[in-house]
Amino acid sequence: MAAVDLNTHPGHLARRLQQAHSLLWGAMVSEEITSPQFAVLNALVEKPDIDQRTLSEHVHLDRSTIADVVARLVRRGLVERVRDPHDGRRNVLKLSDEGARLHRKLVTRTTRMNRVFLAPLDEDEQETLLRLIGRVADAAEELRG
Amino acid sequence: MAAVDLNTHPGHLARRLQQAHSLLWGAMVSEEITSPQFAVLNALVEKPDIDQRTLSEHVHLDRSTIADVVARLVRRGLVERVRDPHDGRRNVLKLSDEGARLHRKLVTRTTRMNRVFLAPLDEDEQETLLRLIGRVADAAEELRG
DNA sequence: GGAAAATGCTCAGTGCACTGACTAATTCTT
DNA sequence: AAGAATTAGTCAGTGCACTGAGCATTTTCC
Repeated sequence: MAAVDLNTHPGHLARRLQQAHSLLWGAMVSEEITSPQFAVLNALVEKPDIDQRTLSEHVHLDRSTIADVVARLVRRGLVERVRDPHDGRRNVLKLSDEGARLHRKLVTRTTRMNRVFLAPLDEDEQETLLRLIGRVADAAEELRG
Repeated sequence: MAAVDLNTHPGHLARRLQQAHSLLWGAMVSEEITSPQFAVLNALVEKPDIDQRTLSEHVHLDRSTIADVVARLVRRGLVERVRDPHDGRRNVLKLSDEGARLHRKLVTRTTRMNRVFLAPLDEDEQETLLRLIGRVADAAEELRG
């Protein structure tokens, strides 16, 4: 029957937004490292020596997904992963020197990129957009843990 | 050095939003069909007999991605794909009866789901959120056609 | 009519993201 | 102290999404 207007569907718009973002990321920030990988580096700057589970809560990623992302960062020498001697279940994570250096470099670039990405909106609208997305995401994540 | 607050990063928020959405989709709409697959069905209701490239513009998905999604829908008997006799490069796509039936069923469910998803916001805020995301996504997609 | 350009699709490769099933280690209970 | 429950991580499987390379088929331009 009647088709629906996908532009009134937040899921569809969210996908488009994320996609557009990751394209711009590749162009303006880095082709070597992705936005989720940066999120992990950033979390480790804020909280060194955490395990994967804590990390996954922090960046809102699944524990399997975290394992993948961390594995890639380890492979590139940006993160070190060691078994916790006090609790043999945990992997303790920390940035390598190179990881810390890269993070520093990318912080300024991401700031610049965010400015470009949000340029079509004025200051108030930018603030509103971030706040509203945050509220919806928080509430939806609340629904299932 | 100083870590950044990821909640001021639209890309990170967009990913969270999309993720939260797809979780709710699985719970409230369907575990069999995904939101991108629904987008394709919906596009074919609106414009039957289009080729994959037109479809990809319509739902804002890459040509390779479209090929994957369509292949899954074909495998499930929801979409028919035939080589265009007038232009041997094109695949002409159309919904099967079952695809059309499923689309009808899902339209009502997606409407309900969107209501729940956006429930933390009032009417004005919902409208604002969709409008602002649309503007940012449009502009970013504009940058790289 | 034939070479060159453009178009539509496919395929391989990489990365994100989930679920569900499994293993291993720790903690809790009795 | 032994068995049960919880917790952390891994692994296989599926799906979305891109890039870049390649193939076949038009279309365009001489």
